[in-house]
Amino acid sequence: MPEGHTIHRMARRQRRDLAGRATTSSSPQGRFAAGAARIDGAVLTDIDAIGKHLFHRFGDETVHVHLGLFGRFRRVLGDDAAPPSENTRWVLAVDGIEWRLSGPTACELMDPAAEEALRARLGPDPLAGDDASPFLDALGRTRRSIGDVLLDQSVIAGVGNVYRAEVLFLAGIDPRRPATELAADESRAIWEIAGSQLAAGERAGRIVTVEPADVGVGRRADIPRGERLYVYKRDGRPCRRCGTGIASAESAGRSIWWCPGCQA
DNA sequence: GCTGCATGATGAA
DNA sequence: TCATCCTGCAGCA
Repeated sequence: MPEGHTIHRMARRQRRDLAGRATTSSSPQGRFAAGAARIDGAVLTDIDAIGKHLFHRFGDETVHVHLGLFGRFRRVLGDDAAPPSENTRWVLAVDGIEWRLSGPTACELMDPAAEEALRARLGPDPLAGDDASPFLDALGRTRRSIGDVLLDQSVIAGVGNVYRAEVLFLAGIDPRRPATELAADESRAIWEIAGSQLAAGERAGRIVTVEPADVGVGRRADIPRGERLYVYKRDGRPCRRCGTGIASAESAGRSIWWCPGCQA
């Protein structure tokens, strides 16, 4: 689930439910028990999203959450809902609404110095309206391929394995190309496309990169499930645009897919 | 019931 | 580059 679009969407929805209200916190699993006790009853002042990181503010206290590969925040309504599972790390609630967190890589109280250090190692986040220059500069300074670099959160924050593949398809760029060899307009296009795709994902609550016409429908809403992406996990299948078989390889320790026809 | 896999990141080697 | 952490679920027997 969680690339940057999910995180920003989560921040927005939680803000709507919880911001400005006195909240209760608990940790059914126990691993966040001490932290939850510190903020139990506190007013949630705000929530910030940066890349794939969430910062819940309770006055002077901040909870840092990173979902990792399979963390989830679930919204549960009603007082008669089933109790949270034993794996629930954190329950953040107001009357009638619970947000239940399970499986995160990080859920911890974080002091300002630690947060500053964390932010310092994140690249610009296109969803946060950040300036592109640090990203563009970083591309010129690395020996790595553009596919590798797009997963590096210190270069661009918020892009994950689905978006890196889909963005490079939409930009028509082979993921194996060295980042330094990209033309200025290609680098700029990657930034712009990443930003618009992440924003669309945040609005829709899911990743849909294909144009309706490429799967033979008229409206975005009619794109069938399973046909929402161009290349991600489609190795061997024909490109939706040119029919060439989708290729795959390892890049930065993860799989990546691309169309050898469209991304020559 | 078991296995394997997943839109992530880190620390050791 | 590898091992490790975190959980849920699809696909199998």
